[in-house]
Amino acid sequence: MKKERIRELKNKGWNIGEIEDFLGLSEEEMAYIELKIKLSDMVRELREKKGLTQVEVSQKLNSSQSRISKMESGDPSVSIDLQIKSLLALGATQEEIGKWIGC
Amino acid sequence: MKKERIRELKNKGWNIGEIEDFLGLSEEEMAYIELKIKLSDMVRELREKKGLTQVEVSQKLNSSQSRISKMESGDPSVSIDLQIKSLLALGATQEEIGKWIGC
DNA sequence: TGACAACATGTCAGATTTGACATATAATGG
DNA sequence: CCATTATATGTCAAATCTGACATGTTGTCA
Repeated sequence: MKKERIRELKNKGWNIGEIEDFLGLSEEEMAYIELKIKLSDMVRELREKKGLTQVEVSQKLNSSQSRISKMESGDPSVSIDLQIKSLLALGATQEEIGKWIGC
Repeated sequence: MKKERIRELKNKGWNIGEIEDFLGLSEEEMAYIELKIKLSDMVRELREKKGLTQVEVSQKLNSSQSRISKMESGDPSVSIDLQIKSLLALGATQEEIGKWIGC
């Protein structure tokens, strides 16, 4: 939970509420972002484990390479919905997703 | 995984792809819907456990009572994103969410 | 070096989701 | 029975997310 991390997130387009500094982030807001990043990492790991390219995954989803890229980097323009759909398309089970989220 | 359940979902506005009958639902589509329903149930249980009304939860979220209601019934117009945000606003931890999703 | 493949970043019109509101339907107590 | 409170259902303009596309960057192999 370093300032560095926050700065990094802000640079990626995150701008929680109107708040500008670290102290303004509520527990929930942080938890939400952390969860999204967890799912991002899971998508990337699962994809790479399967030896697939972003283009190949995007085709399974009727999406596009750029969206998969943004998804894997935790971009704020990508919903958790899409992350979940991607994980399921990659063959993840609910149990696996649950375990990953639970840390 | 009964036909009855599918019919029930269809009546709630679910219309997966263009497919009209049970056999047309892919594994992923079913898993996605099941996950959404799991989260719906978790929101309702947690809210009731805390003795809160839908109006009270909606205020925590800057949302509205009608949206909370739809959320708890797994309405297709409500995103998993909003469900997750609700759970976090109700004080759920990532661990709890993960455990719930994992069944 | 250059060609190629995989991934990242930026933009935007169209699609989906949102809060808000009106209104309907329970459920409870008097 | 009538209030009152909680929840459900329907609608819609505004906000957000999406796929598509262009283009930039990085890594690798010859």
